[in-house]
Amino acid sequence: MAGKPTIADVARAAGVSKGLVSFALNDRPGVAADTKRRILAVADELGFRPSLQGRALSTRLAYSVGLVIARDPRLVAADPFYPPFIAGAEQVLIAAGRTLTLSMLAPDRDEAAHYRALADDRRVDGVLLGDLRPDDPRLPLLAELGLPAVTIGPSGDPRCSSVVVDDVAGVRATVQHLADLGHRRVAVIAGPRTLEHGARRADAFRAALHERGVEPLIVETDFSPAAAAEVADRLLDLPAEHRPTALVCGNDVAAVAATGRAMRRGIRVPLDLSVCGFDDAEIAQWTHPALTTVGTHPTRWGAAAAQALLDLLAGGAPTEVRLEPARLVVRDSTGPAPAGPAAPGPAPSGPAPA
Amino acid sequence: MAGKPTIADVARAAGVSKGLVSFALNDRPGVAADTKRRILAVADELGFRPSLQGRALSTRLAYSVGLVIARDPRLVAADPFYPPFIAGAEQVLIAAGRTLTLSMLAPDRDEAAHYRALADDRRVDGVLLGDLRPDDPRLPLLAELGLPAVTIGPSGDPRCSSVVVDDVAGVRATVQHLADLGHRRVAVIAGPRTLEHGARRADAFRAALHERGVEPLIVETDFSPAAAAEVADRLLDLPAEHRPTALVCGNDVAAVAATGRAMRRGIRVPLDLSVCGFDDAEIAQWTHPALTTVGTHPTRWGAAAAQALLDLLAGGAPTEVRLEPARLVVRDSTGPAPAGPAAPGPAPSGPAPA
DNA sequence: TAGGGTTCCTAAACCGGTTCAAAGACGACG
DNA sequence: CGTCGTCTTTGAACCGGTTTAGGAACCCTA
Repeated sequence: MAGKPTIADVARAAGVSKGLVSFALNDRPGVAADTKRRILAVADELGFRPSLQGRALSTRLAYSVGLVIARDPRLVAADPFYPPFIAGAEQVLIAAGRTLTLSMLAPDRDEAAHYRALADDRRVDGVLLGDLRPDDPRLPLLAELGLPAVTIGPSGDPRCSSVVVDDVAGVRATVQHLADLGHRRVAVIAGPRTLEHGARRADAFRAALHERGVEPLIVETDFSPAAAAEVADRLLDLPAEHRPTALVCGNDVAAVAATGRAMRRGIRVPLDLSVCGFDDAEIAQWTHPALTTVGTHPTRWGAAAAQALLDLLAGGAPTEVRLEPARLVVRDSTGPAPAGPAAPGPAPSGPAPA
Repeated sequence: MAGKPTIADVARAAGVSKGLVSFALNDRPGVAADTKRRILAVADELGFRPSLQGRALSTRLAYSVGLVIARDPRLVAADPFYPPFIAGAEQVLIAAGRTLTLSMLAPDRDEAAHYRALADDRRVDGVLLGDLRPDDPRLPLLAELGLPAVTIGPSGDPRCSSVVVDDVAGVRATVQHLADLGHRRVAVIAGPRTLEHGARRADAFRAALHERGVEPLIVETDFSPAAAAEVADRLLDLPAEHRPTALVCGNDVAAVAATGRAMRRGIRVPLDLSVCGFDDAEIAQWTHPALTTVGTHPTRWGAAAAQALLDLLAGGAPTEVRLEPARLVVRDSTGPAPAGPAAPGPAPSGPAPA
């Protein structure tokens, strides 16, 4: 017995057949109690660990789950969401003896072929689906391939579980916060509508702003800081009476970029312009001014998604797991709306400029 | 033949034995040319794809490689290095029919056990090793486990390949840049010496500063923005004649944090204080002021590391792959050293303050 | 035409588990 | 005492590849 002990070694040492050892190890009925005890003792003594590969071949299981991030790597790099998400998912998966198989798929690569290969090769038993799109074509594909899936965000598909955070709550809180500060021209530099959460948040902003009687000015971008900077420039070029007094960005890095453009023109944040981010990334608390943003818990999100997938793999029915709603974190990048040049209503209190 | 065709199906259809089909598909000698052609044709027609699991069982190969990130998830979240690194590695691996198995290991988790499990379960054929430490205990462990490894950064171990970027060049360029701007008190907010690149860069800074006659003031931190902020505060509390005129930070997020603390006290960057980052993360070009930093190419780094591992797996000898040296990217966060209160030498040119 | 070497191919073992049909042991019951 | 049912266990097939020992057919040479 040079290498690691196999199930046959255990069987021989315990004086029983391979099959019985397998039954005993897998807690299946029909094994006499003290036989089972003996087998387990022998297995333990020999330091037996079943071979994943042998088991995989007969069970047709991979004991691994996939995470497919379908986005340009450069955008992923600027997005602090995934690392903690992955950390959370990992923690749960490792405890369950599973590993995480990661795929970062540039958008120009053939998605369908990739999923198909993943399924055909039985590399994963299920997948965590990020960057969900409206009517995502991956959902029917995965169903066809027989791969259980958990979506990050609401899918509307009864075949897969999803883990959702009510970020509408965060959106409404943001709008309320800005409205309370007197802002009446608020621009939203939103993510692309081709992303489910991009569209959902944009709609939520539109509704919340409208509800407060603020004219919604929503610009769709690709979530990149470059796009945010460019849009910010364009908005700040507007004549003073049309220029927004607050900018709400789709993520924190975009907010940093927008703030940067404003400061470059001498526009002070938050004195002349308020800026909000989204995600509550680590960086948000360290910029100057520290960023007002909407926070979720990517780590918990990852853990919940992994758990939901494990439940699904164990034969559970698809569910929708709701995490705690996104929370507005007020920091220093938002302040009272500046008195506009022709702004109606009372002038700001305090001494007038000399 | 309900499911996918197996090698036995191909053998039957081609009228030969399983073994011969295996030989033909794997380009092994001893198969008559036209028999081989026929077998391949039949396999193609049937849409045969060998089962990974069957193959894995007999070859004892996983056709997957591991990436183990040994760091607190929160620190990984703030570090924009890994996502593009992973993207680069993935691209190469997928082309070679391998997948990436990711492990994010919180530092409190039992590392050795994790690697051992990875090896025992044959989940991976080799690993990419990040966050290298001096005399890293993982190197002998992996050697014992028989897992080929490629280190990110120099390992000094002849058993594994490594992919290195000469960031000393970037360090020297940074010091020269600051020295040219007249800085004589430069503080380095370095990463921990428990990380190989932390120690290496700190040493390089010490040497380069010393060489230029600048007193090296090197503070070791854990790379986190929080630590950078705290150290920055402490340094800026120093009496003016000891206060550094330039801060060099271990990464870009730390630099943003340090800049934030300075600005909070009304210290203008770069007028009163110059700040440098490291990594050239996406965010560096969008902050205000845009960050002077040292850039590498994480994507290429990832691709090179993956390729080096594939070479190792194919039986090649361990090598050290050198990528292009880190490059200083000068932006707006560095400027001429302010004239000190008791600074010797000529006063700055230009009109004196009114 | 026997002997020796190639070339091409087959059959079976092997990797390490799981699963299932069937057989053996045993006690209870009529 | 024979029969039936339950509990426990065995042996073999199976998952889908790779690998190896050996056999058949062929050519070349003496």
